[in-house]
Amino acid sequence: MNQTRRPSLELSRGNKVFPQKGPRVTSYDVAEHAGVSQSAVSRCFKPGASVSKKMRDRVMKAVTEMGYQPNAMARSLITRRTNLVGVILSEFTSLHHPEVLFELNQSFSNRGEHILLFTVHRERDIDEMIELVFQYQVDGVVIATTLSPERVDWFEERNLPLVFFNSTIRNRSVNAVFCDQDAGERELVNALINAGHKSFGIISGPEDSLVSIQRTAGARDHLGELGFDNVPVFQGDYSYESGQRGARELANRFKAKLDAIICANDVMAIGCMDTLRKEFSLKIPGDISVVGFDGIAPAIWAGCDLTTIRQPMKQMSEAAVDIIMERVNHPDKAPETRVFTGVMHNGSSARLS
Amino acid sequence: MNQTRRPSLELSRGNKVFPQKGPRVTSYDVAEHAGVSQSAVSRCFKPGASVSKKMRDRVMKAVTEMGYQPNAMARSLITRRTNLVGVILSEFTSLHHPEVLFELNQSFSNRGEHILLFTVHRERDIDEMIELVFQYQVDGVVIATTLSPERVDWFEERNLPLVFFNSTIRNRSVNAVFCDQDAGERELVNALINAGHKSFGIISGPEDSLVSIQRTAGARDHLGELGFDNVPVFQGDYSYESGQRGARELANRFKAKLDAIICANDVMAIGCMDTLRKEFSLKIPGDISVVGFDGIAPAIWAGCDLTTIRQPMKQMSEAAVDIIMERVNHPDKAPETRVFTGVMHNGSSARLS
DNA sequence: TTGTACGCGTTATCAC
DNA sequence: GTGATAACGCGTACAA
Repeated sequence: MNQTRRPSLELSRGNKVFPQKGPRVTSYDVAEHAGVSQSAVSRCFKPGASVSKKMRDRVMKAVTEMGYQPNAMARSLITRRTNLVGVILSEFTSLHHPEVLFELNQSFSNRGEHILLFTVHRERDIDEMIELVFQYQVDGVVIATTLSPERVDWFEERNLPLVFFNSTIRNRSVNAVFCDQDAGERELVNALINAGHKSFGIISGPEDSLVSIQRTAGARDHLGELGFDNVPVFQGDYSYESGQRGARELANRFKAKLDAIICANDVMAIGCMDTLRKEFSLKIPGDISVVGFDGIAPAIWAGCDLTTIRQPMKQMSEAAVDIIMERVNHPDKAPETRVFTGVMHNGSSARLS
Repeated sequence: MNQTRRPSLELSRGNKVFPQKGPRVTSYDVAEHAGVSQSAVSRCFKPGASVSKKMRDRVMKAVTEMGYQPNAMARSLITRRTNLVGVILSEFTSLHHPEVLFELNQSFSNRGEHILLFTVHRERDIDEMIELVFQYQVDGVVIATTLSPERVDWFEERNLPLVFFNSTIRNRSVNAVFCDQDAGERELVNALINAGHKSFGIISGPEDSLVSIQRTAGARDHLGELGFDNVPVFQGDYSYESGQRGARELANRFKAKLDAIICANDVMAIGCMDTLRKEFSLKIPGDISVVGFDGIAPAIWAGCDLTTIRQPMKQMSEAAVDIIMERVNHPDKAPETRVFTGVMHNGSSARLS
């Protein structure tokens, strides 16, 4: 045996100062201990490599004895695969849609990928964050916020798979997975109108949320098509408190003349309901109906039992992961969009025929 | 100039097949483009390195022109710092305490660390997951589940900073951050008894949750000290549905004789309240009081307004991050435990004097 | 201040 | 099937 590099564990390390955590167990150490070459050790960790049973047993014995674990950094330096994916979420998604991250994690985990998590508070932080993600050589990125078209170019130049989650870029061919917000609102509006509701109010989400824009436009447009024009819109920000403010504003302005309030998400719908009940002593759905959108856990609970559209987050996550992994293995695949239809939860917050 | 290795960008790459995503821009490329040495480029990215303004300008110009980003993998291979921390959560924490991850992310982000996320569903998956985390050479690990003492040894042997979040290991000196569950339950019990409640029921969490054990024991013990023995306990699993089952079980067994139900978390408390109201037509807090523990967002909303103990998650997260980073910089620091006291939210789900 | 040379720990490519 | 050797992209003594 004639090892190159690293003549001996002690010698090569004895006179070197390591910044942290003492010496590591490397494949060289294992090789020495097992009396084989370093490449033999490496091969034992490569699935489908040609290595004899005798060799494998011998190596694996040394591996467990020394507690060796391959160094993912060194590996990915040469394989150009990190098995890391970046996930970028807004503060709101992170806090109010934990199931997104949970499901993404599950799906990625099943494919052997791990999540590097980033949460953006201020929209302008996103750029430096993306450069950070890139430094880690992630295999791909799932983003649940908006992104400048320039950044999308940037991803394309680097051939780095990118998929938008419940978001997209207008007039541009990108990978995207989302719930059909328009169809969902259409279904809600139809149900309300069929049940005889005649006057409506809308509580929208923040201006910079594409989802909110689509939901609000969907509700308003379809109401318009059916002859209900000039529907008042209160601009909220997705928060519980803004749902409360919206309820006060609409209830005060239109007194008892409002039949239904359509909210751009569940959290605001719950805030709206609570306030209509507490502060205006209105019966729901007797006096007024409230509908939301999302299908978050608390909205489905018996105490709320909100009428809403449940987004199929699990399927959506699986789809996002699928699109990413497809591009990781075939970098030149064309962009793809997968749209999912939400399922209406027929709660008790709306009087539906 | 006399560059070693990598004689020329095109030559060294032209006849090589790269598995993915085309050639990368490396510090060598930047060096060549700027007409300086590779180490000069490297130095420009090291804070506080001695480099002339002329050099820095020249390098940075080339950097932006070529869109160079340092490779974090290669860097950490040599610095032995990845700026990556592993965060291990249970499914329940992930889904019902999104603020934990959010706050951890914020705090780590401020310290220049990034989160590698792992969620454990089955308790037995945790071992292989930890080995995976280790392969990525994380600087430290925050874990919000239990862990075998052997694994804790394993962390110690490797001198890898580990901190338990709202969890710990019995009879062992480890880094831990948690909310004082016992004190919280004590406060709730005192408040209930002072308000004249005389008969109690408890809905506990899953058996393998240390937090649940502590909360349940805290409530029961303190009730016992005050002369209330043999308090019935229904074993739940933290879920909304188990809160409902607990409500049915306790209400059926003790009819109207129960004054208060103490739940090991908010989600079950909400399930319990909803069911007592809907299925047993009980007024809360008129007929019966319900208290929880956690202070999750939906519990505080007006519709629920649960009386509960709010855990100071932000401070707890900050503390966990602090403990980790302290150990990253000073590996031999002794284990430390930081305990936080929850704040009672005086909601309307309990009649308190 | 700048450049040279080496090593971090692994996989890939060859001979054997 | 196995071992030597060259990358991967970077940080850093050391010499200049």
